[in-house]
Amino acid sequence: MTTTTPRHTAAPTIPVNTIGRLSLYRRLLLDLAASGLRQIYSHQLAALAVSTPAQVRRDLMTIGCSGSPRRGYAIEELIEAVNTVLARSVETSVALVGVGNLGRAILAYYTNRQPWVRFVAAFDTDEDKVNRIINGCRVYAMGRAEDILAQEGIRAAALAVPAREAQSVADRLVLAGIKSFLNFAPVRLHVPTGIFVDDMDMTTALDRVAYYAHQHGTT
Amino acid sequence: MTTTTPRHTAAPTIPVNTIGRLSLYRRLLLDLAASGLRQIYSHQLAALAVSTPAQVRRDLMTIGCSGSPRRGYAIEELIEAVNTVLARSVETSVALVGVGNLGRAILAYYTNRQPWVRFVAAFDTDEDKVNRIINGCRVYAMGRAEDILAQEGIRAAALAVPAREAQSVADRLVLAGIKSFLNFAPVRLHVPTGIFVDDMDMTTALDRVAYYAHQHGTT
DNA sequence: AGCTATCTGTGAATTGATTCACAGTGTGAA
DNA sequence: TTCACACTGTGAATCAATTCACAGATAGCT
Repeated sequence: MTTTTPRHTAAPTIPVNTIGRLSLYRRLLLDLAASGLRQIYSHQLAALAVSTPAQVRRDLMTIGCSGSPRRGYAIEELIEAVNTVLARSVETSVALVGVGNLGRAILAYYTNRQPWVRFVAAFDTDEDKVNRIINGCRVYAMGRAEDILAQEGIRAAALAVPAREAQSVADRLVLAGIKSFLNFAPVRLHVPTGIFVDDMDMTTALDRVAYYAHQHGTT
Repeated sequence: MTTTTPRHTAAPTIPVNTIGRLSLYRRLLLDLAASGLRQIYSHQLAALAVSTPAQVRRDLMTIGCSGSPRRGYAIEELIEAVNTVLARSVETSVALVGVGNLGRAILAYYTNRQPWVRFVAAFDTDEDKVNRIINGCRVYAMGRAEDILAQEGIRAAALAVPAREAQSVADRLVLAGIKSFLNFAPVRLHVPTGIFVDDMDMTTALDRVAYYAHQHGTT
């Protein structure tokens, strides 16, 4: 869990869980399309997504897709629809804050994965890291955050700073116009209504996994 | 969210979300105890956890804690109670599978964080990585997985292999006795009932964050 | 010793997400 | 051209999680 687990916001229309599943569907559909398939049934997509046919149909309904009986859904059409909703067909710029081990791993991970989302700037207080370019992303001094975020029109940020700094950094980023956080710090953030936070709390996740490792599988 | 979002299992008693919050409470409580505080009210803990007093009280009730009116809860007692539930006061051994960039970052991240959970073995198919020791964790050839998991009594694993290998690796680990997965691969795993999977799907998480970055804060 | 304000513990209500179940429909077969 | 089947689309039911709301308790004050 990432799931953690995310916090919702004044979610305009589509709930977080649905958005998450749409992201997964898109990945699966791109694979299927690449392997030449054109049509798919809800039960097939459900099997791939480890979900249920009803869930898949409802999700697709939510984004205004429709299939046809006996034929299922047109894969290209679905991808198109998900693209419209998810990345709004625009490339999203994201900033990384905190260029420690974890921050660098995050940059490395996302490089060449989702072309529609790009890390265009990183920030750190450590002067030694400033001006370096990591996976094509330039590191700036934290002092320049407001400038650069505004200049680049960045509205999303990944937070990879130490836990005790997370809240104050988040406050500052909110003032600088960030609307959406990917929070890797193992604390919950206080943010104003309308700001989205997705917690990737690896600490909590490991505790959960450890807990269930001890449960002797009932059922 | 990471949550992703986790999948439940034949959860014996306590739901995943509750376990996640207990982990968070424990961290907060340890901090508070370190700063000399002895008692706390549900509304204070709720503020720290960005939750509600009712939620906190219900969670604490779930693990059999009780406070007293006007005094609140005894912090030491709460920590004790959470420890009993969460790590069962035993150290949990965890394996890492996949020693790429992400795998190494995971090891680095968890080193010296949760003493009650320890990465005792890592596995990779790349012969060059075998026998190295990374953050105190030895890397073994994938071929030795069954042996070592059994020998060390490991029941939990973090999966950091490429997406297309994840399912087959998971199948194999289930046969080798793994009961609980921390899955970093951006796919959902098919596992038998009674096996727990916590998805840390960074791909999905970034898509979610990008989505909400575009939503003009309603409310 | 009694009183009061403020907290806990929890049954019940609510909210939100998922699943059911089935009417409607387009497709491919004959 | 017609038929029957296997699908979709969706209102309603269910299920799980969270929140409300209040009765009961107790610490501290007088």
